[in-house]
Amino acid sequence: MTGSRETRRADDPSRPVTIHDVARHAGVGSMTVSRVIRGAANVSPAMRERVEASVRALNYQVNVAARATRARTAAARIGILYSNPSASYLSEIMVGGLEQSSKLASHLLLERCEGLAGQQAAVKRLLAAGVDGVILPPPLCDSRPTINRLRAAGVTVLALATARPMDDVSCVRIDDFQGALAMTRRLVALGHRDIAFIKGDPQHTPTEVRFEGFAAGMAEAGLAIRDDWIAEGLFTYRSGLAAAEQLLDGARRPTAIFASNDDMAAAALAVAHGRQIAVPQDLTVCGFDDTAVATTVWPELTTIHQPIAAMGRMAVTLIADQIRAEKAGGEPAPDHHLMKFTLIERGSSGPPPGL
Amino acid sequence: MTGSRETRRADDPSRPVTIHDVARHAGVGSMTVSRVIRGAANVSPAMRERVEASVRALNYQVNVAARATRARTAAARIGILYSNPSASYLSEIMVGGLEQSSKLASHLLLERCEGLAGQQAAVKRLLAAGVDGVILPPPLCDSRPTINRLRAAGVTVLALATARPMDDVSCVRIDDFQGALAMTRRLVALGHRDIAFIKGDPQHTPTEVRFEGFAAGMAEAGLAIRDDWIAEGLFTYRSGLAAAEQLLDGARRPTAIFASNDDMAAAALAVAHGRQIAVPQDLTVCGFDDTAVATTVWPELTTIHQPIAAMGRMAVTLIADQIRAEKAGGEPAPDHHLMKFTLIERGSSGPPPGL
DNA sequence: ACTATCTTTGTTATCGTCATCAATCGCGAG
DNA sequence: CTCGCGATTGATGACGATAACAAAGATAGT
Repeated sequence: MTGSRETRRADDPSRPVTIHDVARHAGVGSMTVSRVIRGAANVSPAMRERVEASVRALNYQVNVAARATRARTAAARIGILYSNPSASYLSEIMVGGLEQSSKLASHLLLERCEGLAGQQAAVKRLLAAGVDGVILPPPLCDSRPTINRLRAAGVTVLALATARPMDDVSCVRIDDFQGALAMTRRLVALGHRDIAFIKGDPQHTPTEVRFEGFAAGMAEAGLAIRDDWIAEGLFTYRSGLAAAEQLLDGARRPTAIFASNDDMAAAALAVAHGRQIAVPQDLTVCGFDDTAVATTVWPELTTIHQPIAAMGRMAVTLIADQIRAEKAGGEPAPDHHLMKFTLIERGSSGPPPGL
Repeated sequence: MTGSRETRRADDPSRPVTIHDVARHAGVGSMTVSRVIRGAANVSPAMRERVEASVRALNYQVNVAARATRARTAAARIGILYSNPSASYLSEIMVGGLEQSSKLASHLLLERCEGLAGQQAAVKRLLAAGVDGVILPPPLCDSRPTINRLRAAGVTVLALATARPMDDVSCVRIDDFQGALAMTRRLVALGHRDIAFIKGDPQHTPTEVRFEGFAAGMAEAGLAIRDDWIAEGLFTYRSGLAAAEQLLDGARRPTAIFASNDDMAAAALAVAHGRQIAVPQDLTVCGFDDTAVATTVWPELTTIHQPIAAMGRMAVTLIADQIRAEKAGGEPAPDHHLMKFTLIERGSSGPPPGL
């Protein structure tokens, strides 16, 4: 009876289940169904349950496109402008961002640019595509010219994972200082006293901040920072090789190397391997970011995990909110959202030799 | 003049330009505009030009959501079910897939699963989300149980980058055999005679096929394959370490190592580094796939480039076509699409020593 | 008991686009 | 000169969901 009617829709794939089908099945008006699926107030518990039962019975799925058509709330076009194809980073951002954007019925556009000249062209392409907002992952999150160009065109901007948030630009990030501090404390707690640090690209904001966190941790433990145990890097694997060679070939060898990202930590691992230095027995190596390379290399890296997927989700949520507010005529204040990092201990760290 | 009008709409963000605005601006009916923007036939050149001018003048953007609402053509929900978070692979797929899906107004859903039990749960989640089709990147592209489960639920399936296409399942891939053959030929052309090979995970289909390509290249050049120069790997960095150690510590050392993916090639690089073997002077190392790690390590890897972004784009296009055909009541034949690979020479390869 | 107020539910109109069908135009054949 | 036919173009309604409004029912206050 009703059973056969329930499945009728499902048998005819050319016609998806609509809100009206659910309404008919539940014997209510379609508006009530709409209210239930949106979780709107003013629906009696009994009614809500009845409708939800019909939703389940018919396996109803909201038609996000139709919803976006009527409720102009979020037909937003959100661009992600990236330059450094640090792939793992990007894919994680997208995993989170995509999930959220499909919920909000907004569109994600990807645009890649190379070099400074490329940025201008990429911005033009995004504008031509009619974006309402743009998310800038590192390192573009710190590029004032690009931010200004986008804002001049009336586009909402959000900086993702910047270390130095700007007052007038929304951002989603972790606290790089606290992250580096936590890692340093952990190394100290393991018994390390001779800790070297590999800095990142001086052009990028996390470089300085992470070093400050490291320095604070050392100071806190009453440990001196030796100049020859601070190596300059560029966040690349190659620069990590050079930095690690410098640190491991010096007069005195540290018992731990804290690289300010995973790529350079992986390079340090490779150099140690080349010097027949066992990790973690003779040397502890740790990184920052917890990108794919952290679990690719052997031993796997102890590192600071950034919840990148969650940050991508949050970024889309925030920027969609701002876009909506702006479309409604407002001038929303920049929103700064701080996410929690996690220190993850894997195989590359341990107590110093002889302890 | 018109300049100020062009920017007018940017000033009033609450009301996007619609097809009707364009129609009014051009002094035609909205249906004509619709035809022009879709590139439909039966529009006179003069009219087309006039409308296009108005589109440009108003910076009109199609409302994909509204389009999807009316023309049910492509409100398709397409899932990407991945297990191995080989991040660079995934992000490239998404870059391509996302671009295409926003053009087609279809939705991309990501679902990750771990292990065999996870596959079942992930399939359930995708079905609950009401997907019309699922794209399976490696290694899931070869999982018969998962494919069957999805198809049993009436979902269209497409295997991405499988090495052994199934007759009854659509796929987008490169020719792994020809890729390995091309690389082997190149090594031979460089003068190498003593070539070692690192196999991949025996569970994955590319493993066998790439080895066959290598074997064919060696046979073609009249070179023997020494058993102790064939190492077993698992496509992971760690397995590559073990394999490379075995190859480089043997009685006789090869002048080239062809690893069947980039992660293992990177590991071979690290081992060579540890043995003070200079790459590419004393040893050539090359990989397969051209994932992010290929350009992360130093020297950068010579490898076979898979056009993954293009493959993602193509995958979405094909599966959307099939879904549409199925919704129209048809029973479309599986479509097998072969993409072109490229051999990319970077710093890790060169002529053998003494040549 | 009766009205005022609030809560819950239904009705109507609307979003931007496209399918369908009707109307118009141009041009050559009879 | 008129008819007919194909090629263009326009008018109307539908898609699925929701906002705004209206109606009905519940509750309370006098």
